[in-house]
Amino acid sequence: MVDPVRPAYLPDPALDRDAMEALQRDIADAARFADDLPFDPGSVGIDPDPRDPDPSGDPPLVAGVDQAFLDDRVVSAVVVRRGDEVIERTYALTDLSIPYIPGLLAFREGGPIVDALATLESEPDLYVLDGSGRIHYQQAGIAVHVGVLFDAPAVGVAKSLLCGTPEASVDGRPAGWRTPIVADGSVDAPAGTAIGYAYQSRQYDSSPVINPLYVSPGHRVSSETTVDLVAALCDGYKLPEPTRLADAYADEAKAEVADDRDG
DNA sequence: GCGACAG
DNA sequence: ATCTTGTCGC
Repeated sequence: MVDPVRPAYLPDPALDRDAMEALQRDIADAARFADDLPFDPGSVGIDPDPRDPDPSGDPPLVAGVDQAFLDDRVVSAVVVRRGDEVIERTYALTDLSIPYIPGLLAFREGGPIVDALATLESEPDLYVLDGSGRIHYQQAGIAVHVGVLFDAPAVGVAKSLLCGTPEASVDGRPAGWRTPIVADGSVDAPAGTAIGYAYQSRQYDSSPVINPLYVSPGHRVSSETTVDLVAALCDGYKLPEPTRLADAYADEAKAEVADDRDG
């Protein structure tokens, strides 16, 4: 039901590195890093948005996407929620064709994600991907790639920083704290461009110190709204709920696949 | 040449 | 990502 709108951008793992990076530049050109959402950003969270105390209509459908690996195959899982209610879960089992290469993650995991989304019955209003979006050398991380491929709003949530520079030091910050990630020489964008945010979603009073999340736009959303969305989707844990649910479901599916392989 | 590098 | 025991704290 959910099919690529721009099949020319399907991540073909058979391309050579130069062709992959060329495709990423095209995808970055097609990406929109400005708000163009079919819903009120304040309506995704658990808590009602103070600016919109009486939201009309149903909350948007938010899809979390994550992978779990077994040998040379991957389980790509999707969990779709409306508000805090899970309305659909699905996954695909796909053969892996290339190894993980920093900067080219979408060519390893993109195909499996497309496979999983093809089995979806609902049509999510927002995709939350594991990994970078605009925080990427060609501004085309996996969240950008998937967002543009489906022409759907998407954000990337990474646990570590691929490239770019935090505007302020991220060490030991309190929960809720954020600072822009700005383009540096390694990023194909004017130096100083805000390509995402470091966001401290959770912190203890003492040790152990928790690292921030690195969030960035995928498609049809700005850096600022991306942090607001991720902040609203977090519920007491470091990772946003869509990611946690997709992660758990991927593990669950992986376990099922693993034991009907044995006995 | 050296260092850095999402999952 | 994945492989894993123990440990701290609410």
